[in-house]
Amino acid sequence: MVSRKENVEKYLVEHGIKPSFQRISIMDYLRTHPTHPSVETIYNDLSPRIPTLSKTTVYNTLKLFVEHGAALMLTIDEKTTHFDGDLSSHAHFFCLGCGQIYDIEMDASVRERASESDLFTITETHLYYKGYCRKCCEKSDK
Amino acid sequence: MVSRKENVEKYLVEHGIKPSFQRISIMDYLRTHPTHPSVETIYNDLSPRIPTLSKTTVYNTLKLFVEHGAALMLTIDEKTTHFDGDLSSHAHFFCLGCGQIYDIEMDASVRERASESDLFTITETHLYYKGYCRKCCEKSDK
DNA sequence: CTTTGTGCAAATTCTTTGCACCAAA
DNA sequence: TTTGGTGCAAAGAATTTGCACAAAG
Repeated sequence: MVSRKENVEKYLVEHGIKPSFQRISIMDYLRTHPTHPSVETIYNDLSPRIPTLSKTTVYNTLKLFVEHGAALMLTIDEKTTHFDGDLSSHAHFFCLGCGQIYDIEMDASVRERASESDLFTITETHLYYKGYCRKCCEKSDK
Repeated sequence: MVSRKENVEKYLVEHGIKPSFQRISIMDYLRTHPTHPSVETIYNDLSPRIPTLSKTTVYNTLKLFVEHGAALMLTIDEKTTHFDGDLSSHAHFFCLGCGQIYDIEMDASVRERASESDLFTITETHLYYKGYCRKCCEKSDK
């Protein structure tokens, strides 16, 4: 029987990240809390269990995760940066009222059904692509 | 013959915004610079022509535009907030190399062609919806 | 040892706020 | 007048940096 933390450790190593205690804790938190937490939330929730934890480490660690493709940074909310440990293809819905971020299937029909059934009232759609433009690809082989 | 500024003025009024000199200037800037400028850029570019302009006014004005649906706030770049005066349905591409934001047609085939022709190397896709969730819709009729 | 990670405090940056002055109706 | 817009300076919040100490190999 392999523990959850051991799986997280393996996951980090697979992404080229040395699995320190803090890193495992933060990734474990991300994976067990698919709520798109912010740095603040992660820090506040882990702090009691890891009293020495600093916010700097949370910042450092999340940045590392994103750089290694082990987590996603969501900029859907202009006020707060959120993080997602779920790398599977899915869209996000940001409630302008309560600030909650919900997962939505990428599949169009599911999305429409969610909208039609009044689960969400969608007022804005943002489709963002990120990557490298031709100029930048030519400069260095990214 | 109607001047460009007069058209901008009409546009603001249509969106329920009182057309002050600063507001007209900033909206005119947005419409003549489809480059998704930041507060900083707008301020720096307009400052020489409007020496009394303050950054606070740029912030206030853009916030007003977004609230009245006269402009879009882009959070594609986690470092800087960008603004778009083009309200037509289109996707955005953010170059992780140079930070440039490009417009992309929403139409899937065009997008794929752009990608295939090596105009862009897309590494991330973010589909963001914003609006109100059921709970928030029930609270107040937004 | 030597390298890497952690965490405190300070610095920096971005954005908002409070308030006084100015302009338009 | 009265209301709303502007802009300065200060405050506030989010994030980064510099550096010293701790941990791991």
